[in-house]
Amino acid sequence: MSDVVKKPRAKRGRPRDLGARDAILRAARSLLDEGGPGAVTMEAVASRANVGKPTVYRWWPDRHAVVMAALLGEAQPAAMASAEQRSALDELKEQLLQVVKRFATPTGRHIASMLAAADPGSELARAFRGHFVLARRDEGRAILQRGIERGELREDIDVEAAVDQLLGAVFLRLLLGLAPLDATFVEQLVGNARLGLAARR
Amino acid sequence: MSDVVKKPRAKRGRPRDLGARDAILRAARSLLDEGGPGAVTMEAVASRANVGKPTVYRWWPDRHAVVMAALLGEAQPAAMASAEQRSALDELKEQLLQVVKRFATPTGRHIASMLAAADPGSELARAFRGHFVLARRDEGRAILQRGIERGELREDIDVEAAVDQLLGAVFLRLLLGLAPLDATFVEQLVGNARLGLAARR
Amino acid sequence: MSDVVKKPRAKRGRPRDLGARDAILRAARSLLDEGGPGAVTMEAVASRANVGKPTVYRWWPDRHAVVMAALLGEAQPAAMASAEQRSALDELKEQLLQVVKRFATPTGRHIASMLAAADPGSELARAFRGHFVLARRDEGRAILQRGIERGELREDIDVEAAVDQLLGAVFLRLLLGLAPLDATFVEQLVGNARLGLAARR
Amino acid sequence: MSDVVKKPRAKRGRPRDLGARDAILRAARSLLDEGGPGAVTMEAVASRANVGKPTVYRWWPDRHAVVMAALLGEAQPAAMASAEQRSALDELKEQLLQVVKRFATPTGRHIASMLAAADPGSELARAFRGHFVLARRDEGRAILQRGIERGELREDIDVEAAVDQLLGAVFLRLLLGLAPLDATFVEQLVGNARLGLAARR
DNA sequence: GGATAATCGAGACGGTACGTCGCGTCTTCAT
DNA sequence: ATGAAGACGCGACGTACCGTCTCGATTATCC
Repeated sequence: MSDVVKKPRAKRGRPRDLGARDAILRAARSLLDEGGPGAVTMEAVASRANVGKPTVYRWWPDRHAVVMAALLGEAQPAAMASAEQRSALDELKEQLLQVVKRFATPTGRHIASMLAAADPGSELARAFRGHFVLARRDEGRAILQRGIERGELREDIDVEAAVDQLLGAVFLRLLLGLAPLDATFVEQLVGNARLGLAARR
Repeated sequence: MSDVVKKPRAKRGRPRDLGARDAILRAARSLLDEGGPGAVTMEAVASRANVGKPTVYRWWPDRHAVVMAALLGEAQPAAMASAEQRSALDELKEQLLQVVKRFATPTGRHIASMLAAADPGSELARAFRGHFVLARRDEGRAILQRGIERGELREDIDVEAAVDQLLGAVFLRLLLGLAPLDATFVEQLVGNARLGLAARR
Repeated sequence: MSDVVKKPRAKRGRPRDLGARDAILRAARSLLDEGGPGAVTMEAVASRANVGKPTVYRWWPDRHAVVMAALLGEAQPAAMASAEQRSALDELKEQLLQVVKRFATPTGRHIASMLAAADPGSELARAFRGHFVLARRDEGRAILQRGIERGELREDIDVEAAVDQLLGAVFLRLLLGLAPLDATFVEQLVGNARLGLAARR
Repeated sequence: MSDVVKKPRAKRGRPRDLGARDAILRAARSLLDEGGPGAVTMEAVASRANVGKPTVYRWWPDRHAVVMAALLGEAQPAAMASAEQRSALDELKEQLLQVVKRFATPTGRHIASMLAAADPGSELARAFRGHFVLARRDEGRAILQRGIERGELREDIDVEAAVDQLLGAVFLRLLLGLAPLDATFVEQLVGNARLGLAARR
């Protein structure tokens, strides 16, 4: 979303047209909706945005980046009702529901595709992962941390791994595309996580 | 008599050459190793396999399918030491280690890419998922089931979700490509899963 | 057997199926009519004739030859009313009319195409030329010869060239495909040829 | 003002590269010389011209058209010594010699092949015929016309047919590829044409 | 009459070229 | 200097036929 648009100097010549940037993203988004990531070709984007191909390349380095940028733009901040007086596990449930709602859509699958397809080292891929996954991980980590501090959760849980277990389950089902991805599933996840698998003596 | 017994093999014409099929897969595999899925072009495959392009298309409908088939062929059954006298959680650890070992490689990432990129409805995609993920899920489910029967694990855990939580965490890190994916991680996962997150009163 | 004098072709094995040969030619002919020489592909011919491709190659060495053979088969001997009591020039007219009638058709153009496209040295090309052009030339030469002998025509005309002038004009118009190719044209040709171009003193 | 003025040249975008066009034609020409029309494949042309295949298709619609264009480019105007004080028949001889010289070469046969093979209705085929045959016909017609006006030739000859008789004979021998195609032949043609076939009383 | 052998329909094979599509770059003219 | 337009070199796509080969199943003639 917030790209690094450096504007330190008064530029000479015609300034870049931010309207073109928007038109490109809108075009890419509509193509995404209509035909998935494969339909977002540079030529289709440029044509639909009434923009020259070099203009697209002026903003993003390649096809991949445009798709990612289009998907990034679709991200709503997810609100996070943030009633922090609730229990940590309720907050987790709330967060996972948001995630599930966000990803149980065609767009969600596209995001997963891009996550899997992107060169893991690239700048935009980093931003993409950060936006869609790491941010969620950070939220989850914060929730767990608070739970530990409030004594609701065990002190010696591995927070990183715990978050991955919850988010990972959602992404796995998203990738597989067959098992249900809904509120019930969230309940099961949190239920399992809360009590653990081991029998009590 | 019933003359419609089942005659899938009309068996006319020159039989398909399994040698060509193998050569194609070998070529695709070597290209995969050298340059990733993007390097597996039909022309490169055909040329390296000393095979005509139409022959490749006779066996698989498109580029994607060839890559999947090549990856499918690389799957070793992983042995699964199957000392079933051990505890369910030890078995889980063992299984996850196998999975981690299998996927914490370039090939592993390629598999994840294909999982994410494939049309979820296609035949080969189904086989692909079945081979690489569903099979693991079934193994995990079986382990948990045995644990429950032996009284090691709680009776009311949601087995499906539990397996997804373990495998999902691994796949998530694989997709993200940054957090470590190793034996320590497996320990953390199983540790979290065993005791649960909730504090004991 | 009593009539076994010498059987140089002691045929063993299954004899060639003349029915297949006919079916192939019929198929090639119908394809020719429907789509021109370009439509006569080996696969289409074999399929339409219910014949294996190797069977086609057993009779003709390549695609070209099949087309030629199909066209050869369409040649009717043209009857040549052969009322030889008429004047040489009338006979010429008659012959040219036959030629025009024969070639002023799609098939006629196909024949011209093959004449132009064929490797001039090949066996079948020779037969093809012989059949469609040289035979006409021989007829024309015979007519002129008779005319000379009967005193109707000048003695010192170059017979070969004269025939080529008449037939060539027809083929030229056939190739060009625009100037009319009909009885009037034949009249003009013979008229020009009869009197010559030079003015009489 | 009338805004529908006629704007065939919108003149936007990068202009077509005439250098590429030339390189393509040069490549096609060299391939023609080396291997005949069959060797002029789009891929060979593009590769030899250091040009992308789509660029070739931007200029010509298919393989056929490229071959024709290459042949068209080879046509030298033939000078036509234009000593118009000579007799019409001498001029005819001169012209036919030029034609013979032009076509009694491998390139000449290629031209004939293309003439015979081309779709007679297509734009390029029209140009091709115009260039190689109709232009010659027009020249011949002009010569005959002058001859008539000067009283050298009969007034009532059919000029069109007469020209076709001369040119047609040349093309016929070219197609047949066996009878000689040389100055002697030209002499015979003009000789026959001059005096006519009919005996003088 | 049983072996032998050439031919049959069928169709896969290694190839070559087709004509198309998309990539990312370059070049022009107009703002 | 940007912007749109669009041609460019490149390379892969998936298809169509080429002419050859390999099957199992027929049909003859020869032993």
